[in-house]
Amino acid sequence: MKLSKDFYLKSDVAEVARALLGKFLVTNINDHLTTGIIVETEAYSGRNDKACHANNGRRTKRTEIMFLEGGKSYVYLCYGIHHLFNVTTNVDGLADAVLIRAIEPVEGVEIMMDRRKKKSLQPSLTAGPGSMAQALGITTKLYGADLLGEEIWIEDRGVSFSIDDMIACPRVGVAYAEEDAHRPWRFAVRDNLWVSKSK
DNA sequence: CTAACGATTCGCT
DNA sequence: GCGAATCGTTAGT
Repeated sequence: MKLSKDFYLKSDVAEVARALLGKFLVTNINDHLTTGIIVETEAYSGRNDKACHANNGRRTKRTEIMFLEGGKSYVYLCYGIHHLFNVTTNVDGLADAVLIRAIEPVEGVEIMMDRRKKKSLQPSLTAGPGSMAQALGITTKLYGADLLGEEIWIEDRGVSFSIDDMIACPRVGVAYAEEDAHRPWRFAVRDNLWVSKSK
């Protein structure tokens, strides 16, 4: 069920981002198991993509993990408040990653609601990368975590969407990326309640 | 050492 | 719809 290493080593990060729709993201943190179906992703390429932190060999302490072999967790703090979770992809030396932006809650819903301080089940529980990470208990402690390990991983449970049930559009919040901002590298499940509202 | 800036969210108007 | 919150990373002095 757990996705194998091969899944993460593919060279086309946009294809991996699309393929992640319908997969199950699982965290098991301090014995709290939470799971959701991935319904929204964004691809970031380490070459010729100004939106990517690791663009064109920009190798720093923060981006280091992206340059290693795919299948690791890249978590970083955004706006000093939100922890954003990415899956690293591609082979050693090529720094690609997929931002997971939203999930549909499946297991551990009560735990997620506790973490998010929500009293009722609503899309704001897990729609949007910061909200989703908080619901799953993802913090920068998981920076570099192996996605074949025991704290965080991704499973195929047989759910898949047809190409017509998926949309591709420009990524959110990357206007600074100039000509790369228009790339249709945000993928989402069409008409899914748990996808974040962009703008 | 200093300063600017986010791959966002929430609350208030 | 608008702006504050909040801090690690980054690049430049």
